[in-house]
This record gives sequence, C-alpha cells and structure tokens, in this order.
Amino acid sequence: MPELPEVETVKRGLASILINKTIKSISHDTPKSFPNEQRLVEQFTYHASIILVERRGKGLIIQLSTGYTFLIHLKMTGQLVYVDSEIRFGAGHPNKSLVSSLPDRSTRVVFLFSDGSKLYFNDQRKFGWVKLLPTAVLNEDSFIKKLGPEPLEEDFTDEIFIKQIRRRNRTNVKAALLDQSVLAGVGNIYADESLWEVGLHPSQLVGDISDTKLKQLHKAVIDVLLLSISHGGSTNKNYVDAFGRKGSYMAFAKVFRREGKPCPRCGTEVNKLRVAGRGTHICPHCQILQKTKELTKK
DNA sequence: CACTTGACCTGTCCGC
DNA sequence: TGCGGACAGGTCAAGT
Repeated sequence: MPELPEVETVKRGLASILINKTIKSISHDTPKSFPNEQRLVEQFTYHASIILVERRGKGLIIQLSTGYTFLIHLKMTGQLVYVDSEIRFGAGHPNKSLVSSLPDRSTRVVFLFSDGSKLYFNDQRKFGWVKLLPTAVLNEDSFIKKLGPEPLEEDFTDEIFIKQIRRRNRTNVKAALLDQSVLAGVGNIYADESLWEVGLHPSQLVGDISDTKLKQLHKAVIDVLLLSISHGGSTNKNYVDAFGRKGSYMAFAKVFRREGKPCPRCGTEVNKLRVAGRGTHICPHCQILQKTKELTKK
C-alpha cells in the first residue's frame, strides 16, 4: 500500500498532532510487528515526549526526547491511526466508524499518550514493523542505509536521477524505479503512472533509454508524487491517513488498476501485464517496447 | 557481482 | 455455499 505520497500524508498528519505529546505506555500483539525489548521500551519511551516526525522513503521516523526513535514501515497494509481521548473524539471525526471499532483484529501496536489519546498501528498482513532504536544509529539501520535519494528534495536533479538509474542499466525500467536504492519512495502505483506519462514501456531496459527520455521520466516521477500528495495519496484498498481518511489519487490515475478502460491520452484499452514480478498497467499504444539499441554493446 | 524469484501473512475475489 | 488458487500498495533472503 503506502508509497511515498501515502507515507508523506501520514507523516504530515502525525506531525500536526503528536509533537510534544508524552507516551504513557505501549502495548502490542506479535513481536513480528514490534520487535523490541520490553526493558528498552519501558526505559526509553514511557514518559518520553515526541520531538520530531519525519519520513525517509516509505519509512516513518518518530523521534523521542530520550535519544531513542521509532522507525516504522507500513509495507502493504499498515495504518497509523490517531484517536483522540474519548471526550474530544466522537462527532466530527472524519472516519468515525473505523476509529470507533479500534482496536480491531489487525491492530498490532497501541501507543497510549498521557492525555488519553492513542495511536493505533494496524497491519492486516503483519509485514510492517515498528522498531525502536537509538537516534544516533538511525542512519545505520539496514532499511535506512540502503535508501537512495529523496525524489522531492531540491537537490534531486535530473543528473542525479540519471546517474542513479544507470546503475541498473541491464534491468527493466520498472524494476529500476521500484529499487529503493535508486530513489526512495516509488512503488507499484507511481512507477506505472510515471512510465505512462512519458510513454515508456515498463519492460524497456534502462540501458536502451536515452538521457533525454530519462530526464522526462525524472520530471514525471516528481510530478506524479506531488499530484498524489495533493490528493492525500491513493487508497487502493487499506490505506488511510492519520485521521482515518482515504486518499483520492486513484480517481486521477491514468493506468493503475484501469485495465480494460480507455487510455486518457489515446483511448486505447489499458492492458495489465506482469513486469518485475508485479501487476503492471500500460497503454499498449502509448507505451511501445523499443528495440535494443547501442547502449548495451559498449 | 547483478538480477530474478520466492517467502513473508491475511483477506478477498473468481472460477469450478 | 464451499474450496482451491491467484492476487494485493513492499522488502528480504535465497537462488541463478
């Protein structure tokens, strides 16, 4: 589920309400979702306050006053949903039905704050996790360490993008976009959408794509991510933001999950195929696989 | 080494 | 209805 725009939306929501809150206690069900020593959790998170909420790629970072930090990955079905204390919650909540049914069978971790509010980490498939680690070694975490540049940072130029993606010259462009060490945050939805924007077939080898085309792709990736953030991300199935709200980008998707429907550019029926082991959506008219050219022969 | 394929889980949908 | 299989936004470990 959550790719960069969804995680960014959750991050903004959490940043708006969690800063300066104090954690009272934390409960969890399976250690797979919360792989932390109870002793450390109690020592460094109970009575700690939240000083910063950040995002890196598809990872969420919640920094505490004690020098410890939560690193959270939502993977496919994770949600982080904030619920105010009983008194102030209730009428007017954007997703009252979801929020009033929590915790539910997918709830893996519950953060209880000193003011009575709660943050639920729900994750149907148990792929996601909430890891506690010293802030000082956050950048040495195996997940963080592998991440490539942030696509929405100012210094993510087309030169940087080309340099990064050319490391995967011998693989197809979709797999390259999904590689978090090339750039951080693109997943299946936005890979398909970006490739449609520039008329690239997802199976095209990176080595066969010109720098000119890669510059267009660089712009398309950024534009698509920004557009999605402006609509609160994509709710394909499970995704909700910190307040339980769904994202509306799917209404703007050009090809993703639109198989059988007309391409918004030319009217040809959108096809679904399998590339890089993932369900992949293309317009077979706009996105034609080009023949192998010079670049790979060297 | 670079790249591809399964595995990790649960739920849902589709065909028989 | 019920059952088996394929599939789902992501990442790893294993395999080639």
